[in-house]
Amino acid sequence: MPNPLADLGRRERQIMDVVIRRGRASAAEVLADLPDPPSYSSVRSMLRLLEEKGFLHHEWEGPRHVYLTTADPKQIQRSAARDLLRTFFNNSMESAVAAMLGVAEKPLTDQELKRLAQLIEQQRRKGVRS
Amino acid sequence: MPNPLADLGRRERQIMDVVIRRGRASAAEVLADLPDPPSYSSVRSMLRLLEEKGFLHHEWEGPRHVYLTTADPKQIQRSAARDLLRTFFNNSMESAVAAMLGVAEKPLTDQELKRLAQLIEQQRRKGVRS
DNA sequence: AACTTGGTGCTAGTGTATTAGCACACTGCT
DNA sequence: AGCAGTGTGCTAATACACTAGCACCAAGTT
Repeated sequence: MPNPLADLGRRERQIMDVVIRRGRASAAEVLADLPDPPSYSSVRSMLRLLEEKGFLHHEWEGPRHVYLTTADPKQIQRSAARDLLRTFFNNSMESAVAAMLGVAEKPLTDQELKRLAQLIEQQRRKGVRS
Repeated sequence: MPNPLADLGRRERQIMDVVIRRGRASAAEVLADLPDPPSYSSVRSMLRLLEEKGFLHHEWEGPRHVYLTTADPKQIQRSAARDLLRTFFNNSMESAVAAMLGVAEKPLTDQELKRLAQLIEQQRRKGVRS
């Protein structure tokens, strides 16, 4: 099951990224986050288009629309992770993790490092499965 | 510095992905890896377009062109990692790594787990910086 | 020599992603 | 009442990503 997000144009993808990042977003919020922003009107058209294509759906929030992804966020994350691993890191977990650690904005807290170590350990146990 | 790859259309991106994945690729190789493949001719046109835009350049390999990314692969990886982290995981290293571990094709080898643990440890030392 | 194979350079058509306009509804304010 | 602000629904125009054709060249084969 290839990532359906791969089938999108430039703006379409940018908009999906914003909605994914924010979880839920109105047209105005999407516009605010777009690089090289077009008109408000254009953004709304794209949102409607994406909804028509089945990538988004909307709810009423007070007087306005807010858009959400139709796909489950967890699934989207999984697909994105798989794609990254495959396309940019030749499925090498090590180099992918190394790269991510390399671009972390702030040095990680002890908390986070502990959690990461736990994740690794947890994986080890799963692997052993004696 | 936002990821310049974000400025690409659907096919453009698909093609860049193939070239990135393979490191170097001829038109025929790109075509072979494209989903919903267009004509050979189309692929060559896109490759030329991407070259004109400055994303790719080509060398002669025997009788044919092979295309490479102009940007440094390491840089591309860093950008991709940063984007993934930011767009899909709200900059949470933990959930990103967890997701990646979750989509690993095969359970990791002891070797790999060891390396990952080392990466974490290494990061810890860097952070302490007493 | 003629023909096939597999490449390049260049040019043109098409679709659709992307843009933006306009009419109308609702709310709050002076 | 009238007006400004902010939203929607719908429609139309444009740009450019995307597609594909054709002429030509070089190497290998029969």
